[in-house]
Parts: sequence; structure tokens; C-alpha cells
Amino acid sequence: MAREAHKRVLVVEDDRNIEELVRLHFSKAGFEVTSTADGDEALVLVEEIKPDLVILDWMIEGTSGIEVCRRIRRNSKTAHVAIVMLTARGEESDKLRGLETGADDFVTKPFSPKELVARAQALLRRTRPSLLADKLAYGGIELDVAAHRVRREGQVVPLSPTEYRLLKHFLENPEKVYSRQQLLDVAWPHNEDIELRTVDVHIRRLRVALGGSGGTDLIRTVRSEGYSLDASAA
Amino acid sequence: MAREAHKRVLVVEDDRNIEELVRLHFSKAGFEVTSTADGDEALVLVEEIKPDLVILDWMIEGTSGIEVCRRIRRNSKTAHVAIVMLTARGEESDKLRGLETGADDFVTKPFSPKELVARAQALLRRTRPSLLADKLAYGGIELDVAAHRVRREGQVVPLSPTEYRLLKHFLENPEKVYSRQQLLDVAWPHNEDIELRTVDVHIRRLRVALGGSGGTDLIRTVRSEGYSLDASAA
DNA sequence: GGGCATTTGTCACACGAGTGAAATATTACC
DNA sequence: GGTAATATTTCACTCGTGTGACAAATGCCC
Repeated sequence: MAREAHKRVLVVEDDRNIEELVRLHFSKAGFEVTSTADGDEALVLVEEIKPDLVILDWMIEGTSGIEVCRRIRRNSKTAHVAIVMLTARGEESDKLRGLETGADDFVTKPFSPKELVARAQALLRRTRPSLLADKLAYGGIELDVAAHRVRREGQVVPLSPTEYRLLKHFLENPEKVYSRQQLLDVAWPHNEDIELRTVDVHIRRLRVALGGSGGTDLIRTVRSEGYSLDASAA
Repeated sequence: MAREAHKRVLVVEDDRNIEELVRLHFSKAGFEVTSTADGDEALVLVEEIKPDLVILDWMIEGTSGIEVCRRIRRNSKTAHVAIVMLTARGEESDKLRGLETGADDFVTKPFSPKELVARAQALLRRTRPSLLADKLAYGGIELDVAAHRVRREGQVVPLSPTEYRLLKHFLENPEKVYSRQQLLDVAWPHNEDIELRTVDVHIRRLRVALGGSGGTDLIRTVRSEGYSLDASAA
């Protein structure tokens, strides 16, 4: 989730030339591109490959673009995906209907592929407020994802980036033991060639940071296994 | 606001025929019409008669239409007025620039006077969201959107355009961390090919501007993440 | 239109927090 | 008690950020 995997984009477009153009530019921008010319197939694919982004032509074979958009939004498994509509010039009313239907952005043909990619990327950067499950809490600790802020008993706890990532992972999976290697995998952006012992050090720093206000230690050491977040007595 | 007095309209147009045509139709629709052919005179009149609506020709004597528009918007006493631009056919780029400058609607010549009146009336009915929700506040900072003015502890804080956009975004989303890229997306009109580090500099300028009165720093640096507006202690 | 002030983007440099590894001390388990 | 695992401390180095300076771009006024 935190790691920088290639974003997937599904292109729904029945004009071969445009499809190629879009595919080329998104590939070049590091996206993994899948495409189809058919609306019904698009609905299957969007569930299957779980793209981060759908580029959707307004007028396509099978189910119309606007209908595809609506159905993607209605299906809870796919409702979250970002959607950019491609439409012909000058159809202002279409634009309104498209936004109502749930498209996130609109690009009118003819368009600059570079701009399309740029807007798509900006769209993916934008956080969707509705999707932010942004409060984690356990044993007197609160973590606000949006504000990137941690409190213990109401007191703000300053954490370094690594400490924050560690704690966030523990809060997302409380009372579950993770080995040092597992922790390196989830809380270190570049987890190659890092000593397992290093985890110990950061666990300690996290303990100190959290305990600054004098509370009990919520991080449990499980000998020869790893660590977990656990409010039960040691 | 509640009273149904005759709406006042100022027509800025140097073509005698068009001026007459517009005057006639707006009068018939119950407007009180004033007109001028000169841009500089328009700026005086708009303060004097406080119209509800300005019909503004793109190309006029004196100061150009776009410049008149800009100045009307910049003057806090007149910034709220509705503006409809009259422009020659086919100038899409003009249209864009006009909207950026602050025109509310665009009508291309030749136009139907009936349609012009209808759109003007629709415009007046339409509530301008930016002018309604026009007070943002957080941690001793007040931002008046309509007046385009910022105060801290009551003291007026002069801000450059970029600083203003940054602060406005933060005030609209307080205590939420934004990456440099996200800030470029929302606070820079043309965000292509701008270095991420540039954000740092403008954040600093905003800090200096806000802190001029000696208050604490409300902008929080979240290392390796971005910035947020946050009144809590570190 | 020309000259001036402001705004803006970029850079170079300095500083300090954050990080990873190593060395030593401590604890837990048999 | 012996051994292995973990805790703690320390240190060198990296990397992100703050800062001031500068040049280009923009807008403004006459």
C-alpha cells in the first residue's frame, strides 16, 4: 500500500488510434495499461484487474460510457476507482451529466495526451475524503492519518517517519505479532540490505516516544518471534 | 437583498448600436441601465452606482475589457458584482482568460438580446458559492474570500497571490497534511514543470508573512510528507 | 509603450533530524 | 550458570528542510 507499485489504468475506447495514443503515453508514464473497446467487457475487467484509474470514452460499443461509469460507481467493489471521461468538443451538458454520474474529470477531444496523463496523475494524487478511514486507535493511542498526527491520552506525540510507519502498521493490526523481517517489509520504503537488528532500535525509539508521557509500554516483545502492539499486561 | 428593487446594470460598450440594443432589452426586463463606452469611466461608474451586473465588451476604448474586469474584481468595494463579457466569435482563449480574470459568463457576438438578458438574470439568481462561504478561520487567522483579505489576530496580513492560494487551501482543509505535489496541484494555476522544492520557498514566505506580527508558526512541517496547517504544539 | 515594483521559480549552502550499524549491557530461558 | 536473544548507547553518515540570494517573469503606473 505504501510501496510505489505501478498504477494500473483501464482504457475503454473503441477508436483504435486514440486507444493506441493513450496506451503509449500512459505506458511511458509508468502505468500498466489494459484496454477494451466494449462497455460490458469494461465492467468485467474493472473488477478483475482492479485498476487505479479508468479512461472512459463517452461513446462506445455495448453499454454507453455514461452507463459504464454509473455501474462502476454503483458496484461497491469498484466504486472507489478514479474515472476520467473522454468526450467530444462542445458538449457542455454532457459534461454536467458526466460529473453527476460520477466521473472525476473530463477531457474533451481532441486532447493532448500529455495533458491527459498529467490530469490523471493529479487526480490520483487527490485524496478522496470519503475513502479516508482516517482514525486509528488502540489502548489510549490515536492516530489521525490525514493529519499525520499521533496522540496518547490526548497528548501529541512527535514521531519520526519510521516510528510513524511502524506505529501505523501496529495500529492497523493490533495484538498481532510481526517478525523483524515482516516489519522491515511493511515499514521500510527500501527494505533491502537492512539489518534485522535495526528494527530493535526503532522499536525502542517508538517505545520512548510513546512512553514520554509516562504510560505503560504497549509494545510487547515476543522472544525469538518479534513484536506486537498489545495492551495486556506483559 | 430581500427587497425586489430594480436591478442596476452597467453596460460598457463602444458600439452605439449594440449599446442601444442591450439598453433596450434590459430596460424592458425591468433593469435600471447606465452605460459608458470608456473603460476608465466604467471603473468610476461601477463604484458610484454600485450595479448588480456589468455587461462588458471585450474590446473597448480606454482600458481594455479584460483589464476593467480584473480591476473590478480587485477592488473590494466592487469585487462582488456579476460580470458578463461580450466577445467576438471564436476566441476560445479569450474566453478562458476572461473566466480566469473573473467574468461570470460569456456571450459571443452576434448574440440574441433575449438570450443575453436571460443569462444575466440566471446569473443574478445563481448564488456565487465563493461569495457565500466567504469567511475561513483557524487558529487566529481569518480569511475573507470576497474581500480577498487575511487577518491574524485582527491585523491585516499582506500576501502575494501564491501565498494567498496556499493559505486558502490550508484553511479549507486544516490539520490535513499535503504533499508538495498536492500543493502544487491545488495552489498553482500552471503546475507543470515546477520544482517540488519551490513549494518550500513559498511556505517559508507564507510563514514569514503570517508571523510578522510575532505569533507562533501555524504551518507544520511533516518531514518526508509535506505541510499542514496545525495549531497543536509539535 | 517604457520603466519600476512586485512576484515568482530556482539554486547553493548550512543545519539538524533521522537513520543504520556496531559495540556493549542486560535480560530471559534452559 | 551458560547461552542466546534483546535492550541500550553511541556514532558516523545521509537526507530533508530552512534560508538567503538571484534572475526571470509578471503586473502596474505614468
